Amino acid sequence: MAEIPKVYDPHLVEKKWYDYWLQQEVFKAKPDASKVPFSIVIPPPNVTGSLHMGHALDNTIQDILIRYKRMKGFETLWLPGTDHAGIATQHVVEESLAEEGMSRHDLGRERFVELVWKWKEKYGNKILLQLQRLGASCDWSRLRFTMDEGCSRAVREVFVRLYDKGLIYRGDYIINWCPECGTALSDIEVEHEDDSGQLWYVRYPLESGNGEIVVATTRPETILGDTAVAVHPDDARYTHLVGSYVLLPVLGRRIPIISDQYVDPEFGSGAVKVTPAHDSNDFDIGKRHQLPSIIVIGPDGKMTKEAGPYSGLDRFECRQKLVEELNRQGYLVKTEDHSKSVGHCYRCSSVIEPLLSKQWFVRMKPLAKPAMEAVLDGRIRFVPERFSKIYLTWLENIRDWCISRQIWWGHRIPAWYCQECGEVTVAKEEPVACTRCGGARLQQDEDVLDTWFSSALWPFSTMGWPDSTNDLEYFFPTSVLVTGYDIIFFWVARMIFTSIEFMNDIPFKDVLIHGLVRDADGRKMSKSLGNGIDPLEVIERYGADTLRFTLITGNTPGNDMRFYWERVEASRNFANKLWNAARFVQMNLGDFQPTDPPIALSLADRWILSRLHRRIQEITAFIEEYELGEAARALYDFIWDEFCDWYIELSKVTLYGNSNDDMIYATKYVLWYALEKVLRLLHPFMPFISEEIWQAIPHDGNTIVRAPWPEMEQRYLDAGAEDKMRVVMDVVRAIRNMRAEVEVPPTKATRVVVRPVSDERAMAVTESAKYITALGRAEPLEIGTEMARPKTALAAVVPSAEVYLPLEGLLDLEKELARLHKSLSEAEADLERSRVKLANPDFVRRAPEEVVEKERKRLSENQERVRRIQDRIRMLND
RNA sequence: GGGGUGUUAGCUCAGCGGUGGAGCGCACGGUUCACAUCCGUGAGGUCACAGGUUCAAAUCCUGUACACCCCA
Repeated sequence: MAEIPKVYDPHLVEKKWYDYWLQQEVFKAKPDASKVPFSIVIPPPNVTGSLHMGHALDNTIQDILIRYKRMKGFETLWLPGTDHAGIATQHVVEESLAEEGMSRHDLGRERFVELVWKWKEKYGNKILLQLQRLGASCDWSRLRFTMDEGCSRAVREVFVRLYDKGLIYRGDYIINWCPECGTALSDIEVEHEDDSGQLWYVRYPLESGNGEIVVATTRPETILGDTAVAVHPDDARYTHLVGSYVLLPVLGRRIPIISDQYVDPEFGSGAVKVTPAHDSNDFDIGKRHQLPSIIVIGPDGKMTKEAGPYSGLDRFECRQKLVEELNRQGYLVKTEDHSKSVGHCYRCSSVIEPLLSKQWFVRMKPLAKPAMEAVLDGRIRFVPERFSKIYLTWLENIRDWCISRQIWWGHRIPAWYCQECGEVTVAKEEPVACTRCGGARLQQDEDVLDTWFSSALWPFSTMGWPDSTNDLEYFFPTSVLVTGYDIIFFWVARMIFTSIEFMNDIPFKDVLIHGLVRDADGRKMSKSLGNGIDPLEVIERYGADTLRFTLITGNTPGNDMRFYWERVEASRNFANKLWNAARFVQMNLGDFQPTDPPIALSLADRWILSRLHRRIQEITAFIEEYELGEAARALYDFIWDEFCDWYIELSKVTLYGNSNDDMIYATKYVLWYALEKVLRLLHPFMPFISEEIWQAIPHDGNTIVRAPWPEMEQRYLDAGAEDKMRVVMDVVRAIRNMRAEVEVPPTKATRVVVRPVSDERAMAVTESAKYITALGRAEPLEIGTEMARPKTALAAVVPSAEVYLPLEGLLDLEKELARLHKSLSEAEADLERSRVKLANPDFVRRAPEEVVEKERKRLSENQERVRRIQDRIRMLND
């Protein structure tokens, strides 16, 4: 037999098995009417990105679910792909251009887009290869990209249909403008942050010359674009002024004082300036009062011609200059510190400029309603449930979605403007002539669509929609969507409404939400902080299985988790533990083949089989509930505590003792049986090591990937064996405890006396004597209900027996009495608790029968325990 | 301002109605052929606080404090 290394080395096995799986095409999905489909579409990572911890977590969860269901016999599809990530990708390519001193404008649109495509071809599969390193069992033959032909066709189809239905429109609105990125952003692409700023009180003189009105503003530079001053209709301080005019400081423009419900009389001076072109609330006020809009800040963040003397200045510079000027001319009343929520670009963190501009929007209200109903009536379920509330609240307050972006990389808006008559033609294919005047001079809209517009179609565009395909027929709707809570609004909600609108069905049944992976200090991992941990580094150093296990354990759905190298080591140790357990099994199996079931099973055999089958049930239930962390913990406990620490040790008694062939066969069989089952249970979590070991022991089939998921079998459950083993374990632990107490070396055999509490227990202990002897190094081991209690001995009282460890030297009487008193008071406390409970008639009357019964049993056990400890103390005191 | 989450052993977190758990850390003892990436033993918690519901509350409800997150 080849030498098996003592330390598991993932490097030697991971690539080997991944290649094997690809070659065997075990991840490939084939619609099969005789099977139940189970499908997941991957949240497409940015095509130019690389795998970060969030991806690692997200995809590990998906892979566990997919591998589990595959073993369960479902026809599984995990559909992979990437996202073109408009702004992000364009940024990356622009940066590389900048290194050569060029901008995209030097290349022109066409050549720039070509360049991005080349970039995508060159670097775009990096993240896919990284997913493979993680072990992701995606069906790579179905790989998609949001800008590929099919997805692009779906995008145009959706755009045109929504437009024809009046659900997409083009209009002048205040949008979020990032001067740095030079594009509009949707509301959710803006991150609000409390910035400390100031509140300036500025005097606006009345046109009449009789007085003034003071307005408070946080953005004095927008004074230049003011077209009114507004007060609350019920504000007695100002009612007499409504309808009169003021002169704008510095510029001297004449603007009206109006009244509007929106104004908060409590804030500032109770009078606000109205700048319809640069504030969304002001825009609404402007609409209500037919005010003109004056754009004073341009798309480049600089002041426009309208800003008069400030034209050309940067917006922040202008603020400073204007405040100085206001102060100089005596318009500035006072300044207060004031912190205010300021929007920042989610990409580049620049301060967002609310800007009036012409953009494309999706009308959300009619789409949101059915999307909410799908969650309200339970067709779509969020896990954990609390996220459905977040989702619903957002949709309730939804505003129209700005979908146009002033960048070049993305799906170009399928709208053409007639150069003759100005008519807009929206069409799937480029029109040859204007639909109204027949003119041939058509110009396509320069803008592209928000990246999330195409991601919103992902669950069906990737399966071939708008064609009706076998995949759509079979795999749609998908079974579950796995994603972080940070993109519920960006992505999840949008997939739901597009799917309902175009597929007339939900896109997925369950939405499994996970949290963020943070650094050891609980901070978000980010490029700018430089605190990110590269999952590939973890895979290099410890293996993919270890990374996966680390990300899954100690984590509960929807909650954030911190990443610790110590936890990685713990997972690595676990893999190594399993590896060595497998080594033990293999070394002892020799050329064993599990041809026939064993004739007679030992107590240890029956015990581990019973435990295993209980664990199968437990683990399966946890996975079904998406409690993957709990499932992993149950596996860990079973493998480490029950299988390794107890069963393997017990098996040595049979294997290395003088046992007959049937007993040895049975033990080998059970070692193999339990290990083989456990590998299958572990496979979704740790696919590589489970395959590596599985292939090395007797097994059915050519890969564990397609091995059936273990089923709990009632006939293996054996409460009697578990009960008897509990006695063995109690006695062994008592012996070990006492040995440690007096520092008897673990190697040294020592005499032990066991006095079971009943003849029945005595039989059980006698049956198991060889186990107790071996695990407790108890030699000689004397067992009997009427055994003389040795005087110079340590004593322990466990529920079913008294255990004595006679000492050769003198007993430290004081120490021993102290020890006994301690265990006595513990036992007495337990006894008291039971007594109080049972003395309560309400408890006996109202608690379930089995709970009361359990308490009675506990009471009598503890009574016995207390009595025996007291006896022992009396004996030592004599 | 609205919504949410968290507060459990020194640290990080599970548990979420029936006698408080894990990993790491700590202390003590260990070269018996699966594993020192290990084995054995142990110390260490009025489960944030105050009320309530219940026979029974870390666990359910209400409030308070502190921390964090999302939205406006």
